[in-house]
Amino acid sequence: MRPNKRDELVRNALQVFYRNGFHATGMDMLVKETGVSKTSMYKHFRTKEELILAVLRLRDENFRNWLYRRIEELADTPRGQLLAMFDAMAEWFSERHYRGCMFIKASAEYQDHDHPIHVQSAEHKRLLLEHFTGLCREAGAREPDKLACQLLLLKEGAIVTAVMRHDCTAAGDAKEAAEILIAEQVDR
Amino acid sequence: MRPNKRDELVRNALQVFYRNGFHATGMDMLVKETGVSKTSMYKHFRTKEELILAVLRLRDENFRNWLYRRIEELADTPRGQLLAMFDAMAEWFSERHYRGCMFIKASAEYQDHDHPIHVQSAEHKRLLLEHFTGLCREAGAREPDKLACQLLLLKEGAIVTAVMRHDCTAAGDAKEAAEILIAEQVDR
DNA sequence: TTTGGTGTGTACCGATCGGTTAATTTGTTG
DNA sequence: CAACAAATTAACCGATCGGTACACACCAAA
Repeated sequence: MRPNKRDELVRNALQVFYRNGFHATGMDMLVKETGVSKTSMYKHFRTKEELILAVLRLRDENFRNWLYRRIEELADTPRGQLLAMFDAMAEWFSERHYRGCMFIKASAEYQDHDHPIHVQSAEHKRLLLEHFTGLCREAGAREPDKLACQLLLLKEGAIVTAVMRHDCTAAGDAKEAAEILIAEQVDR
Repeated sequence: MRPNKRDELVRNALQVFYRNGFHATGMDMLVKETGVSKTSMYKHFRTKEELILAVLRLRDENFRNWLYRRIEELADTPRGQLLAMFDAMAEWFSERHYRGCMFIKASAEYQDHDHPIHVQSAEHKRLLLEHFTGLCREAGAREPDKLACQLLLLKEGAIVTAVMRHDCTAAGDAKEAAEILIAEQVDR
C-alpha cells in the first residue's frame, strides 16, 4: 500500500501555515514546500479553505492527544494533572519553533463568527474546556466549570504572552496562579 | 486649519484593519473604505507596513488612554482599580463590533520576532505590564511583578476566549480569579 | 495487455496584490 | 489674483493570488 499522499500534504501544509500564516501562504508556496503538485492538491481539496480545515482537524487531533498524554505522564492525580498542564505548556513554549496557538491565529485571520475556520477553532477550545472541566470535577472542585474556565484563561493568556515576549516564563507564573485557584476551590 | 487628512486616513484604516485583518486588507480596499486616494496614502506612508505601524501607534494610544481612564472612573483604590480592569474588559467585550485585541492579531500575522509590527505589538503589552505592576505595588502586593503578570495572563486569556466563544462571560470569571490572586498577595 | 486511479509538470485564467506615474483639481495663503 | 502645496482621478506596472486545463507518467488489478 502506497503512503497516502493526501495525509502527507496535510501534514506538510500544517507546518507551512503554522510558520507563515494563512493568508500569507499561497498555493504556489505550498506546492514548493510540500512537494505535492498543485493538480494533486485540488484533487483532494476543492479550495484552499477546505485544505485549511483539514489542517486544523489534524492539528486538533495532534495537539489534544499530545497534551492529554503528556499530562498523564507527568502526574497521576486529577489535581496534579491540572497543574501538569502548565508544565506541558512550558515544554511547548520552549520549543525552538514555537509560534503560538494555531487556532487563535486561525480565528484571528478568519474573524466572522460563522466562518467554518472560526467555528472549528472555537470547537477545539470547547473540547479542551470539556476535558479540563472533567478533571476539575474529579479533583473535587466546588465549581468545576468555573475553575476549568479560569485555568484555561491562564493557559490562553500564557500562550499569547509567550509569543509576544518570546520567552516561556509565563507558564511558570500561570502555574503558580493555578495552584492558588485550585486550593481555593478544593482545600478551603 | 484643515482637518488633517493623514490622521483621518490612519483613523479609518484602523477600523478596516481591525475588522478585516492585515493581509486580507488590500490597499485598494483601503482607498474605497477610507475615502482617501491611493496617491495620497503613498505620500504619507511609503509602504503598507508603515501605515500599519501608524495604525498600531494610534491604537496603542487610544486603548491605553481609554483603559487607564475607565479604571480610574470605576474605582479609587489601587486594589479596586486592578479589579476594575476586568469590568472595563467586560464593557469592551460586549461592544457590538468587538473583534479581540489588535496587537495579538498583528503579532499573529507578522510572526517574526524582529519584525517591526511584532516588536511594536509586544511593546504595547509591555507598557500595560509596567502600568499594572505599579498598581500592584501601590496595592501592597508582596511580589508586584508576578501579580501583575498573572492578572494580565487572565486578561489576555479573557480577550481571546471572548473572541472564540463570542460572549463576554470570560471577563467575570477572570475577575473572580483576580480577586483570589490579589487577596493571596495582599491580605494573607 | 488493457484499464483506471493517482500522481506530475506546465502553461494558463481573470482578479487582485503592493506600488508608481502623470495630469488635474482643490484649498489656503500672500 | 497668483502661487503653491495638498489632494484627486485613473491608468498602469510586474508579481502573485486562488483555481483550471491538458498532456503525460506510474502502477495495480483484470
